[in-house]
Amino acid sequence: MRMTLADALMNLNPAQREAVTAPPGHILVLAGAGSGKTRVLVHRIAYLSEIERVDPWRILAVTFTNKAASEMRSRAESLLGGDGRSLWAGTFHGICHRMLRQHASHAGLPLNFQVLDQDDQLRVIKRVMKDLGLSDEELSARDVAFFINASKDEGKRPETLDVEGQPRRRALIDLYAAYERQTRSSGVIDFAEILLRAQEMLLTQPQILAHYQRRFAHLLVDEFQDTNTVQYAFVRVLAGEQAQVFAVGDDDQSIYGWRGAKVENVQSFTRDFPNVRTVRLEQNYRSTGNILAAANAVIARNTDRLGKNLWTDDKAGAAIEIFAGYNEVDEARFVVERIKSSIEADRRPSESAVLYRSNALSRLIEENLIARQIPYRVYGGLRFFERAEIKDALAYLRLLGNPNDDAAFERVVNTPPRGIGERTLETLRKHARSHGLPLSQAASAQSLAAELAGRARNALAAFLALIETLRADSKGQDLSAVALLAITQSGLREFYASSADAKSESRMENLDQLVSAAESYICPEEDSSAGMSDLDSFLAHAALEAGDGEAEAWEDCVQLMTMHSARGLEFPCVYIIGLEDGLFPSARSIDEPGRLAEERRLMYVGITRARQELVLTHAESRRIHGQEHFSPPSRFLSEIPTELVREIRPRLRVSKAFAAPHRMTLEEPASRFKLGQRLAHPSFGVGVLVSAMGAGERTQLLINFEKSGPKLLMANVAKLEEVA
DNA sequence: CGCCGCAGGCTTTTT
DNA sequence: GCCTGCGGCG
Repeated sequence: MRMTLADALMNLNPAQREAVTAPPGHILVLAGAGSGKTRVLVHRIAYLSEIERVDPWRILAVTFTNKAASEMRSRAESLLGGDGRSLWAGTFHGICHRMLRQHASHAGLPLNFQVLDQDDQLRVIKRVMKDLGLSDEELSARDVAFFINASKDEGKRPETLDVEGQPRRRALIDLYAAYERQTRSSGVIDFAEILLRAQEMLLTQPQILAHYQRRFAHLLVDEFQDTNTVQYAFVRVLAGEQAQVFAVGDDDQSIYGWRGAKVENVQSFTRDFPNVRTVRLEQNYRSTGNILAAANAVIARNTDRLGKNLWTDDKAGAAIEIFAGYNEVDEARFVVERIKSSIEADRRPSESAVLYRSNALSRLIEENLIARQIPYRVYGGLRFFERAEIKDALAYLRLLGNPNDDAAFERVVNTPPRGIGERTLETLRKHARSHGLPLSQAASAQSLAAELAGRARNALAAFLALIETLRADSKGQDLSAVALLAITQSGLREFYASSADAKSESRMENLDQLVSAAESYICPEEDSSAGMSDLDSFLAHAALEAGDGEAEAWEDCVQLMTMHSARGLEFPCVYIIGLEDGLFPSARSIDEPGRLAEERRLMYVGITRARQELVLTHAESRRIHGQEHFSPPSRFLSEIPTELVREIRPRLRVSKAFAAPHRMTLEEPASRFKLGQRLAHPSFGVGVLVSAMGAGERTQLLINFEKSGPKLLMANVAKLEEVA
């Protein structure tokens, strides 16, 4: 039975209802964690459609991830029925990409332009740096990529950037310009370019802007705190004077500042748009009282918040557990043991999530889960369309659609190996550059032949012939047949089939999966109407939606992920590991108040993922990159009021937090010293006694020296003195 | 040209 | 500790 909208509205709380049924005008919804944000967005769409009688076709709903977009779409469809289908819901990139396809020539793009992903972009940048002789140690390709992307996110072109008298900056701007020339001539655009180009198109093509402004009466933007400068400008220009903007976000969950997101946009919104009505969603439906109180206490340390106080009707619930491990092994063992007993006590594996600051921390947890045969899933890592073999196959397909795509050409010209080496390629590149030609055109030029040795010439000709044959054979074939041709005729499949490498089997499987993916791919109506072939559409899909991570989502398994990727999710039991200063907050953020505040918001995100149980762990010593580190517990731990906390293994009170020991024979402290005590050594200086091993004469002391780091010393040999 | 071995590097991530 | 990328050698 389909619920009527009236019923649905009755089920909302007053704040939610206020947002959903707000009269015409701009709305800012400040939605706290677990306050029913998506629900409000979806109901707003239904309300506009059914009560305000707005045709769903005139509503644009924008999100950041494909997952969020498809969830919004399907929930809207279930509320609206068939009408929901005409709603335009997508990511910023998806929407801008669609506009560019629709008006490619007005955007200065070839009809068959392709999208470069991060990996492709980095390759192009390396190429450009080499060409300019700028592949210095001073400037890494990653730095350059960061600079270019950050500039584009800010809406800046090379000519609008100021050198500011800095040589390094001069070099970066020059590289940006050279990179632009290269991508333009190849007919490819990177992710940041999709947004910037669309934005520029709206600004320079009044008739196109007018077209979209006439169409869209309502813009709904999710995760508004994540918008960067260009995205904000895009919303502004598209809204114009006529459309109403419904912006939903949470400044306390802004965790993407490092990639250009501007929390300030949330404040700017109330300034730049007239008469914005602000609604706060402060009732949390997710977490117990204790968990929420902890989250509130932590985030309260941040200044410059828009201010919100989350509350809940729920009971206080269990205390928050804090576990102090001796080292990371100890920590992992504890976490997995606790998960195991919760499973034995009837929790399903999928009800537990282990969250961490950086991916490297998942390994030990994984090992322990495997050892105890508990199923798990790690989010993140390489996604389907990002795998090397898949990208190789896609590069062949890209060359079919656009022979000028140099990035694709470079990728597969010698993959699998066919005797076209660096020397040959260098000659080819030089030729291409001096004649202003794309690589594939230069490769077929008569004038090049003279410069190449016979063998190289033949190999190159064979490659060109291969692409030509492929193109001819795929005429009139359907997508999956073309994909199959590409991986067989190119020799890619054979290459992996005959490879002894352990990974080659899974590579073959992936290639086969690519064919199945092509088989089941349905070209969206709007793509074909924009004049895209099935192949172009498929390639765009591969670039814009790189596919899911490893395991199947439906499997009942423990969830492992970073706190960044956990935002928006919730779990009955949450474990946050690696809570040490230097790890979380990260050492790179600790000294900068702005960045520290973002780390704290990340902690807030982590805490608020938990519904019933929250377990926080840290280790006194941890191997990071093969090096032993002794870090104090995260400052965020001490920001949680002690009355909410139960320490699982109470730590000794010691002068310096990071000296806290345990697990050794505490009754009989090592010789004359006490753990946690400050000691002086003639050559190493002052340090803290962290741990002791062995007994009697062979007692060894682990002392963490302030200047020279941890050292293991014999207790009865080392000349140690107590320090007051 | 291609393979192998070693050195260096390394938050977070979507599109 | 693990992966990538580069350089040297066969």
